[in-house]
Amino acid sequence: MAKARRTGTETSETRFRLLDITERVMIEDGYAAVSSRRIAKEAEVTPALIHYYFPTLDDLFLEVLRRRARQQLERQERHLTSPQPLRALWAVSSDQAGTALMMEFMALSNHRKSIRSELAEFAEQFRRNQLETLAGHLDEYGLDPDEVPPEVLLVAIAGISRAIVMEQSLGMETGLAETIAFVEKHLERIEGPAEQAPRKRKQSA
Amino acid sequence: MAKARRTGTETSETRFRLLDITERVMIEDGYAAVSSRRIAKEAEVTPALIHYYFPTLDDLFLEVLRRRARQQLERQERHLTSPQPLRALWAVSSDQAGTALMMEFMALSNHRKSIRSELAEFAEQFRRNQLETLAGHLDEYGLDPDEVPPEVLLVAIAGISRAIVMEQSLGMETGLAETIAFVEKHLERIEGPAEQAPRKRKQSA
DNA sequence: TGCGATGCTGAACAGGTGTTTAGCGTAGCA
DNA sequence: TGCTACGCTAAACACCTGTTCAGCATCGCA
Repeated sequence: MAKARRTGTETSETRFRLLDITERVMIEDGYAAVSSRRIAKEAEVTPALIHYYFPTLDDLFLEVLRRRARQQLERQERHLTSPQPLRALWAVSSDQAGTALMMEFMALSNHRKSIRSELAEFAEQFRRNQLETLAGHLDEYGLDPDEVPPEVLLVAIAGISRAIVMEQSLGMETGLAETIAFVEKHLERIEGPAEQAPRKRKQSA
Repeated sequence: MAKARRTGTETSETRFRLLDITERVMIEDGYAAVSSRRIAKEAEVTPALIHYYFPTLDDLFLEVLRRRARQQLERQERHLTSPQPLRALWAVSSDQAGTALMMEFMALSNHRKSIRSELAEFAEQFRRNQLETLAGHLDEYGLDPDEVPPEVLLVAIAGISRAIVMEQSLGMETGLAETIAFVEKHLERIEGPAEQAPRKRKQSA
């Protein structure tokens, strides 16, 4: 009888705070900066409490990933049903913090199997969601799927936006403005002019 | 008079081995797995020797980065003067191990300032090199720089190839084959059919 | 009023970390 | 033959790591 160690409630406010803090630390200082002691200190609790809610650090990382993925999936769902789904997609994948977090999980998944499989699954789900929506708009967009398959458009948007965000965060310049202008021009060609001013991101300070 | 601590010769064979091992560990287990003890163990020497050649771990990381960047710059230089520079560029940026290492340095640069600036500088140098070559081929390629500026082509190739490599390493599938086919088709349109069979990568086993 | 569930901590175990210092052995030049 | 330069190590300092476990408060329900 392996009587399992006691574990905190899923609805606990503290648990939520710990997830928030972990996310922030990952974005600011990278996944390697996440330790029971560091998170405990920032939350002003003891390291033991971290393990009360998340038996191992892997559980903590996984929960951060799952929560974020659920949020982003919902957000994407909303955007995909907007009148300009491609623009919405472009805006979402150009999100600085989101990309930084994604990159950390990518790096983490390099040597944590549990995270790799979870990350891969979510990523596939995102992509398939996008594909479904985009397929329904092909006629309206006047896109010939033999010339530019919708899958290609999605991989390109994901890759190019990630490249821009990463290079910007490095402080690079060459080619970024031109690429953004290029994408904007083609978004305009496909979906027409932007229908609403792009919203400011929360906490961009 | 800060009489500097004694340091190993730059030409030492052991030093070279240490750099090789560090590179491999970074690719296999991520940068967080690099420690004086781990590298020492793999090289069958003592941790003190790591610090004999590289006073701090930052020095070790920086030297790995510099050596790799120099190699890649030379390699790129050779490829850029080949008859099909775009194809060569595509092949180089699709290199699995190279991309993995690059991603590790990206993540590292998140919280090591010295590495960030070095990485940014090298990346800019790569990009400018490419741009110079590409600009000379525009006429020959029949590319209208007002429609597809060469900078955009470079950012796109970098971003898309990185996306493909990363998604493949995650085990994703949706859209990858289509995107590769798409790129191949357009490379053919621009540079004509591949002039030589793509070479197998060394040590892909 | 009692009792069980929940939130949380103090203290410890068994490691791992970066880094320094003194010093040993040897190979090559004077 | 002496001496310097180089490759390398043993041992230690001070600290950070994941994780466990017994146990203290407190709060809501019976």
